[in-house]
Amino acid sequence: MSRQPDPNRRNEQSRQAILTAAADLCAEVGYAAVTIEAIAARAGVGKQTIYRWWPSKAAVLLEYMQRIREEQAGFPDTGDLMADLLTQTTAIQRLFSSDAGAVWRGLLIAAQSDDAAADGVRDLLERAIVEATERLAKAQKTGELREDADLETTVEIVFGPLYHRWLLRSRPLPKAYMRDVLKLVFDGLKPAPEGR
Amino acid sequence: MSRQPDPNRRNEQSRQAILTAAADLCAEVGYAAVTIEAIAARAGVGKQTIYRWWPSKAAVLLEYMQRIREEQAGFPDTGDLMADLLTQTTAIQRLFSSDAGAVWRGLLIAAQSDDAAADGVRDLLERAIVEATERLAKAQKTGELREDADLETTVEIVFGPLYHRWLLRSRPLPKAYMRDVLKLVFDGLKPAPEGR
Amino acid sequence: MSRQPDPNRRNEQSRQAILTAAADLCAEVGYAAVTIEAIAARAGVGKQTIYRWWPSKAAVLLEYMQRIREEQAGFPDTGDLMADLLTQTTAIQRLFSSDAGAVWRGLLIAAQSDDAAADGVRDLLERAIVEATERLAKAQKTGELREDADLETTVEIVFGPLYHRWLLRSRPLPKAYMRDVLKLVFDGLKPAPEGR
Amino acid sequence: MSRQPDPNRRNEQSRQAILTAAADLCAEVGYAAVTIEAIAARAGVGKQTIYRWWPSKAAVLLEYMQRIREEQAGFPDTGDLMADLLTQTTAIQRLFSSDAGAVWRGLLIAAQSDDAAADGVRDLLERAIVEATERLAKAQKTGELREDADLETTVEIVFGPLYHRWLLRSRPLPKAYMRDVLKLVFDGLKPAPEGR
DNA sequence: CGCTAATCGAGACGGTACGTCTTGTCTTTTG
DNA sequence: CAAAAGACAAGACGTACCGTCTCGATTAGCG
Repeated sequence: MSRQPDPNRRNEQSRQAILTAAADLCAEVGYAAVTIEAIAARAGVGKQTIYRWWPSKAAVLLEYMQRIREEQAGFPDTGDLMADLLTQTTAIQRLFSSDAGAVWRGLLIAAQSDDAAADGVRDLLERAIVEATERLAKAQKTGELREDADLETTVEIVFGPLYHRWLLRSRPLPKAYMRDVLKLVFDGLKPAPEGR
Repeated sequence: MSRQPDPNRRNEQSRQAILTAAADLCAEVGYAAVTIEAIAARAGVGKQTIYRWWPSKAAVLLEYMQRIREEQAGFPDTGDLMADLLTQTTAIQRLFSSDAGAVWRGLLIAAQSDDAAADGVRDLLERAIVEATERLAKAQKTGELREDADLETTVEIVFGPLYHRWLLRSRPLPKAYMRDVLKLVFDGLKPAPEGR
Repeated sequence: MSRQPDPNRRNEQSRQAILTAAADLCAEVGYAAVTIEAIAARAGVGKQTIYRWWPSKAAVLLEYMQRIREEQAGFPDTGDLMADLLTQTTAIQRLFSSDAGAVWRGLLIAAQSDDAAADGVRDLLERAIVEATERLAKAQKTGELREDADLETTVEIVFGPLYHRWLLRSRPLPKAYMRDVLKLVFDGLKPAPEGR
Repeated sequence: MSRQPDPNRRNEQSRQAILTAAADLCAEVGYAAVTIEAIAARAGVGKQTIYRWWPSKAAVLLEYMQRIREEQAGFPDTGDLMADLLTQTTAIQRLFSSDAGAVWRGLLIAAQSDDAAADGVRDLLERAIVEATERLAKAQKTGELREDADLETTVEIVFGPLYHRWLLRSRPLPKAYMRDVLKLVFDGLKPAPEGR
């Protein structure tokens, strides 16, 4: 049967060219304006070569994003939770403002209407969340994080504000934004008891 | 001159039919699948009647969303900050799962690539943020909120987790979600000092 | 219902531009190399405007050819059969070497695989054959043509050699070709009885 | 050097399978719908094996047609010209309605736009014409054909009507068609002089 | 009688055109 | 004169083949 192509015969150069072209275009013109034809043209590739290996432009960008993820180390662990959270959120903030940020933004859009894309996005998010929860679990043991904190909720308390600013563009996203968020979130919004 | 049409002669019935049709479609098939032609067909209206008064489908939905906003009261103020925050986030959570939620989701997508839509979205968000900051400012005066908390950051600490769950679909969004978030965020993530 | 478009709203300029572009392309690059996209591009027209009104490129060229036919007078009738046949075949020979000849050649090709085109071609041919048979019938009455000659066979004896040369390109097609054919065909291939 | 392949190493089975597959397809779906990919698939052969030995699908079919020709005897010669012409045209008529007829029809189409195919077609036609002219030349000597008849024109007077009916499908092609044509063409279209 | 070079089946590749779909504009007709 | 209806130019969609180009895996003939 020949309905699904043979991955062994796949041209690795074309694959790379397609992933790069797709990401570049995404950064230049925005996800909505990226077309398969434009990707093919820029990658110097036939349209069919894209359709042969990916079902949609979201799938191409998803693979690009997965590669980015793989290149990254996991969650930092120096023993200092606050410092590690800051390191990690800073890295994400840097990613948001790179080409990969445009790609990720596009994928989050695609995930709203494309179930396959949603699965891929969820998978990527999940890994990041799991890594974070593991780091937080360790912090609970070392007494850096309150024991009754639900870890997944905690993750969202940390990353939620970041995504809110970046995705909803409610305000500019300054360098030190997450430092302030983390400080506030760890100390709590309640005023200090008294003699503080 | 016929470049800009005369708003006085505008057919109010058509306007309503278009706004309703657009929102309904958005809820039924999702923002990406909504087309101007489908809106026109469902509203029993010519395409040109839409293009005459709105520049894009995002603009139509934006107007729908603005009307929804206008119908809503402002931020609740009972004197109990936690309770008011819970009331407000619960209302938003209810809105998210209504038709208007589908519309709002679509607008957030549109805002990623359409500058005009982004402005409208920002404007709507801004109003909500301002209302919230005002309530928070009052809470600082009454001692319910620590004085050194940056209010805009605080707003995002409260709403960020909610948007993260809803928009990124990282997990299901349970009824009591915001109760847990608020508790954790107010108490702070740090373990209680000692004899607590 | 809107499946079949309203001919009243049709843009006559586009129609003309399409017919002309198609015929020109046919003459320039040959029927096989004519594409709907090229016709649309040259006519300054969207592809859909062609597909809306014609099912195939053959149908476009068929309409072109029908217009050519309508512009032409019928079969000549001076009272001299041989002269009239020569006039008519000469006119056809001239048409063969014009742009319309390239179109007609293309239609004869299309008719080999496209039933609709075949019907159209048959219809055009039929009219020419009927005109010719009528002229021949009159000639039988005036004693210029043998009475026992089957008229349709006679038509093909006259036009068959011409199409053979032109379509099969067996040899060059000289100006005086049909004069020789007609002479031979009228006198008969048998040697003259004797003292002639 | 490997630019032109070595015919000695050629797989004769594949050659046969390709020729047969091409002809069968031509008969089944018509020349226009025959694709190299379909020929290869039906022949159980790689595309490259076709492209290695033939420049186009027309070339494949041309070879098929040449083989058919070679299997046929030459022009019949019983001493009775009319009978021989009828024998020969009947054989051709039979060929037209066989698979080879579909192939030949396809080649005549290909010849309209492909110069190489046109050469091959011309060559095949030429042989048939030469055979016919030789038979006619002999008939002139034996007094069965008028001496002043141009032989090539005569050939076309005989075969032109047949091709007209078959290729242009102006009418059905009955068994006895050529008998009528030959009778009329030999007697001449002019009425018999007088007391006949 | 094993080596080696070419042919083979298979199918991925860069392309072109297909016929369809949707977009936003323009045009015609109706109220 | 606005609105409905919908034709229009434009261009992306996903598919089918084109003719070229690798791949291993047989052959076939030379050494």
